[in-house]
Amino acid sequence: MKCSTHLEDSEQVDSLRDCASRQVLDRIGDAWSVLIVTQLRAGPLRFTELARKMDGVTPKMLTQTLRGLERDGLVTRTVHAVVPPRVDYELTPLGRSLEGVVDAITAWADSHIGDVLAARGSYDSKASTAKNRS
Amino acid sequence: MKCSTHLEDSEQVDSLRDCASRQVLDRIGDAWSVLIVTQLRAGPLRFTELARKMDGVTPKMLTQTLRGLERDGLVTRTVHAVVPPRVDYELTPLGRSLEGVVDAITAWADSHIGDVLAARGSYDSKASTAKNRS
DNA sequence: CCGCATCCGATGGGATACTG
DNA sequence: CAGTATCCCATCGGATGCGG
Repeated sequence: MKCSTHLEDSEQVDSLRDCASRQVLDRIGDAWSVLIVTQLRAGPLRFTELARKMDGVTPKMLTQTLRGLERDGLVTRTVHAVVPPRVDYELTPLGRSLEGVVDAITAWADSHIGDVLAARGSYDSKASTAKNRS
Repeated sequence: MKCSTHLEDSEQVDSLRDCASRQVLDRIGDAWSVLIVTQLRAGPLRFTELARKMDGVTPKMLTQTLRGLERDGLVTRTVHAVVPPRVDYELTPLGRSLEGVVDAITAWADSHIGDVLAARGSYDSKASTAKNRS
């Protein structure tokens, strides 16, 4: 899964597909990207507004994640030359195109998280009884 | 974003939704889960078959990821009492229900990875020229 | 207000070697 | 074959303090 930048071998298309998925997951798979995209769907927000809406995020991570999203063309960063400084973050069209993916994840999560939690509990209880047996 | 196991306050439903998304992303957001699910769509595979199909994965990570997927009820692990040992991994119905999400991610990745890469390149070149200017 | 710089502990994950 | 155990390093991310 080397993720070369260019492949002419058509047999490796499957690997390339996986590779693209991997890159996307590297972007949205982290803790905050999806949350930020979700928050920005309603419209642009400034730094502190985002921070307040996402309880638990540190300024460092917020900055870091926003820079990543900006670098990948998913959000724009607009600095207003006023005092006090004001910086707005907004979804780009590309970022907005991610909404379908976010919705798919959210929808699956909402409808199946119960099953996952149940399976997890069952698995853990079996594991603990097995351990007590030893 | 405390992810309490139970919420009666309807105003926190949004947080719960985010929370469910987070938990799902914690599961499929890692490097290998999506790859494994993709490989298992065609049918059950044994450990070494999976390892061979996913170039670069270490036994440790493969085991770890498979255990996580099994714990969450997404795959089954079947041990055949034969020599040499044979263990088959297979998607559960719950795991198969993830295919829609995987497809959404893959589809978005395939159609937009070019844009992301272009944005990234543009961002990086601007950053480097800005640095050279100083 | 919006960050960036630095330090530092926790964690993740690769390489390697070994077992039932 | 199908893992487990150990070491070790890179990265992540929190805390703090400073700058524009």
